[in-house]
Amino acid sequence: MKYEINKNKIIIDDFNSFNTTHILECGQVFRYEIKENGYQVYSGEHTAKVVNFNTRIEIECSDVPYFENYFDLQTDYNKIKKDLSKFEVLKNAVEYGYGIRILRQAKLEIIIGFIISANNNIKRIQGSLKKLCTSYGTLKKDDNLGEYYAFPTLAQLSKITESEFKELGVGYRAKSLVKAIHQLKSFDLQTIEKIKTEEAIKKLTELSGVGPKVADCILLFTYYNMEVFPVDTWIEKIYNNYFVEKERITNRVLIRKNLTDIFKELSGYAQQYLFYYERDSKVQKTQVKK
DNA sequence: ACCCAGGCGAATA
DNA sequence: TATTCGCATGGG
Repeated sequence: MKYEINKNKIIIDDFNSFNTTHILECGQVFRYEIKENGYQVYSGEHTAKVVNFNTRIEIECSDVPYFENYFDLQTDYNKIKKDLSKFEVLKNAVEYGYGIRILRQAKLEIIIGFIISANNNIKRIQGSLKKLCTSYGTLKKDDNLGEYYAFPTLAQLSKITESEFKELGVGYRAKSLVKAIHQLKSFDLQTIEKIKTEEAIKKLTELSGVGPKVADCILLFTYYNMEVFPVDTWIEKIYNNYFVEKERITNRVLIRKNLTDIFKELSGYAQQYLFYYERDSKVQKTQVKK
């Protein structure tokens, strides 16, 4: 995608392949806040403010290269959307979330975030993670954006007890978190990106609280692996609404196999457009009622 | 009061 | 090996 850099700002004028709401609210990222005329997003020890103007989008940040990578600005999403639209079943979803981009996020916070995500809802996950950062992360100062909290380092996470995790509202997942953090101290996160997808899933599911679905999310959202298809309650509904003609399927292993057989190396992208389409239209409906 | 939320791990058959 | 069950917590 075409974009310009001006000091501490990344400037984008292609509204068709960068929509901040689509990107941040499609379920891939938990650490962001809605601000006046934009969003502020946090990743690891970094932050950026994304502001919408009539003719352009400005990403204001101290570390420009970090957010060029984070927002996946080198990838051509028009090509991806064109390829995906060849699947009739995806047309509406791609049109609806036309400005989605898959973020290249920080490893540790994706692992922790998606362990918390199990049988949970996005609002509560976001609240728990925010509390985690303000309670245990380092206070940072950005010259232009002010003060904020970094995601805790592994060393900082290691000091958190099970009952302290429960105070963050993570419920029964506290035990898994403590164990997984201990495991991560001797876990090689680098080699994951060099091995085959099935091997990577096998390795990641050794972590406490990481099953097949969370492993898929980790591979998709921090390793940019598009061969995976995380199947949660939303995708299960979508599959039974749009992909089968007769009987419902509830076996998520089978659903995942069938979907990856269809979408192959585009699976991760397809999953995000579908998830956002289905969930956001539901969320919109329930918010209108208020 | 019930059901659901980006499921997982342990118990059971 | 395949299915079932319990689990913390808050919102609709």
